[in-house]
Amino acid sequence: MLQLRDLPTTETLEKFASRYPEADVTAISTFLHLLRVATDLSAALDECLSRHGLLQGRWWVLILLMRESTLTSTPSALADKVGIARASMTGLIDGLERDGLVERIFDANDRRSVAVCLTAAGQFKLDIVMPDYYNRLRLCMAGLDEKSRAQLSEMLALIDAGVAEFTKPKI
Amino acid sequence: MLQLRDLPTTETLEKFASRYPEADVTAISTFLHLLRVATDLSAALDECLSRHGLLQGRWWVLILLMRESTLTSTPSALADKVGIARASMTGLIDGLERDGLVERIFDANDRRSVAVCLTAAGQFKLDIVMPDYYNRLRLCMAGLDEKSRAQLSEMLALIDAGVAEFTKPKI
DNA sequence: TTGACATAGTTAGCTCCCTAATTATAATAG
DNA sequence: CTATTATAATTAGGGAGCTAACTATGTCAA
Repeated sequence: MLQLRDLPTTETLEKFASRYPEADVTAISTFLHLLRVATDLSAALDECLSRHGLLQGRWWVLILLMRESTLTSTPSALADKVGIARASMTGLIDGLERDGLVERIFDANDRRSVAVCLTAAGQFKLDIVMPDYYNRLRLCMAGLDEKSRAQLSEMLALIDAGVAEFTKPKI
Repeated sequence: MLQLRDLPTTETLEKFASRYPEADVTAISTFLHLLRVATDLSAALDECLSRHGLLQGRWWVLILLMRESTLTSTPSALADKVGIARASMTGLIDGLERDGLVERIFDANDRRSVAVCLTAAGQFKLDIVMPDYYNRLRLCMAGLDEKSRAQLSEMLALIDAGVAEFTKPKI
């Protein structure tokens, strides 16, 4: 997402602000900081998962299946929840099925539909990956107490509400 | 980065926490919230840039060049600053040069080296894009006052410091 | 009942990023 | 000097995601 390593210094920001009076310096620096930290977190997560032979997309699929009481879902529902195109989900499921972590089960009632089911091997994989992930995440977030976490979440919600402004057709 | 649309409910998180005692529920939900908001922001930024025929990678290159007093840099330095591989930078510069926004200038002293220079058209492009970007960003962040922004940045710094824990070889 | 439309999944071809290898040039050690 | 090593940029090939098009099946209204 934001790979930019070289965040602007205060001087740089002010130089830009003097050319572009629309600039809100603290808005920009907070925004970039947020994107940067999130990118670092995402990269760290990728690294953690790759030690277990997984990638984020495939891992989310396993987790979403485990959330279901039947351990089962459909490619379209999974694609919507993971937030990728249905076409991309086909590839993820292919890979997971090849590794024996999920199974495709064809629906007899609606023959267009396919059920994707977490296998025992898939559950076993999660039982190894999740504790590692949770341990690392706990340590990573140890710097923030409960109150800070709640505050952070509130601020994130405010920003997320503002994202609509970013996407408005025209200003 | 994190495309997951379907964040876990409290019940789901607790269900997972009961299977995996390592889980720190507020750490997880704050972490996912952060990734989610950042992803939304990044997507909004992409959409804003794409209205101007740009993408993040190409846009960052233009900005980095504008930061330089000479409006000039090298592919390697740009790659490091943008945070992508040098090979990928070649492609970005190809595209920008094709559109006339930057120029490659071959170095007479060190004939391995190439200078990348922002053209007048490139500066003109930025003069159109940046005000739009800054306006949108200002509105997007309007929900947070200066004090909140400073607090947010502090918390982000704490999390970023914790990222090292996420990446530790073994736990 | 049949013709138009909707839905589920897949395939094909694109983009952007990556790593590894290649080419050309410069710097340095013997 | 010359051979090795280092550096700069590029090319080649791969992965993961996208959109658009396609196949097969289901639904519904004239």
